[in-house]
Amino acid sequence: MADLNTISSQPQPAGHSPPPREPIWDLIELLFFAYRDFVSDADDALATLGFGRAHHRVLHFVNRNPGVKVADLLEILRITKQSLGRVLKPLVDEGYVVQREGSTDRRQRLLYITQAGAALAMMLARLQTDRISGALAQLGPDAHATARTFLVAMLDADGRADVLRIVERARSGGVSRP
Amino acid sequence: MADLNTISSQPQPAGHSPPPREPIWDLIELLFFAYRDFVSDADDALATLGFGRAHHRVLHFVNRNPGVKVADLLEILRITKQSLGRVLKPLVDEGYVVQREGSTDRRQRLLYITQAGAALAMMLARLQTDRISGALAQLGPDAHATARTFLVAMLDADGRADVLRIVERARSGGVSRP
DNA sequence: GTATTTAGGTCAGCCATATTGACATATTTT
DNA sequence: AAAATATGTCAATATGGCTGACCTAAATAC
Repeated sequence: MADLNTISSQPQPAGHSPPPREPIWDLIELLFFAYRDFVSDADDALATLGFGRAHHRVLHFVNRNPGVKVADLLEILRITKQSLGRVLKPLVDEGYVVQREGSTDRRQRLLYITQAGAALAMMLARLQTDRISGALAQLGPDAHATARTFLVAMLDADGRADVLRIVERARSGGVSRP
Repeated sequence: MADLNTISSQPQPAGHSPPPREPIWDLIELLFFAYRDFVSDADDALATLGFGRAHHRVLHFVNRNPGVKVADLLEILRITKQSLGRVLKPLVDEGYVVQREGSTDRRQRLLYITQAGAALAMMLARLQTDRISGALAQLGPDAHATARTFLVAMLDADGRADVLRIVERARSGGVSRP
């Protein structure tokens, strides 16, 4: 597998700002195909429950950020209140997410995952993790760090700090369970 | 950056089928955010022309596979004839793609990029390539090969050969120009 | 203590991109 | 001549976005 790789990026004449090189066609296409396959695992599992990709995203970030405010979720997902409402409602109605009044600010409807929601989110994360760890296994010893470095560098420079805060925050596990 | 990485995949007790490890939350989330930012470059550029992501995909694969058959494009993109028709028509009408009768099989409408189409496809590929090469620069010496290995390993095992054929085929540059 | 702002919800309508099923036409194959 | 193939198209539907408008309840400002 590793032998059909060094294709594009002909050696650049050193010391120049690189002249209009050839586009990196293979990675452009592979990003498309790989991402499509990556999300298809969860898509298929969710379809059997009548949910879609949008529900998955909400479920995921509520699971990773218990007690998240609606406004924060809108910012993370970069969607509108209306779009969130349409996918959040079924998740609440079917018992995957609950909303609780904020204790200091009672206008807020903080979002928490239920046990059923956590189980579903974990099942979907399993599918994605299996694929990712299979791919990491094809890389060297620092596979996880390398993949992370690459993906972080692919982010918009602007929003990079925000995204890293989200990815980090999710580790500490925001607020308590309801 | 490299020091907050080794989170998941605790050393497995050897000889077991791995017990339910923790999901790789950071890479799951980074794939979402990175892909969103990755496609946003082209999305924004296309929006000014009244095109969307679907048009981009058609434009890209016609550009990379001149003379491609409609049926092949449907297979590559995994969409239906109807969906293709809706995005292909504007591309033809506005002079980015042309259709020519197949020379051996006159039922076929082989798809070719025009000069304007090639220029647009190249401009979009530039945007994506700039982002990718910026990210590769954060990696070690075998950055391109490493990224490719990772992405190929992320593909469905089933379709992997097909995808690799597509990615390879695009290099040789299918048929002639119209 | 009223006025304004904020957090969230909701209604109505629109757009882009996908789907299915049915059918039509031209051409090739059997 | 009949059947299969390549492509196109009509109609209807689903999903997941969007905007604009408007509502309630609660917090904050004056």
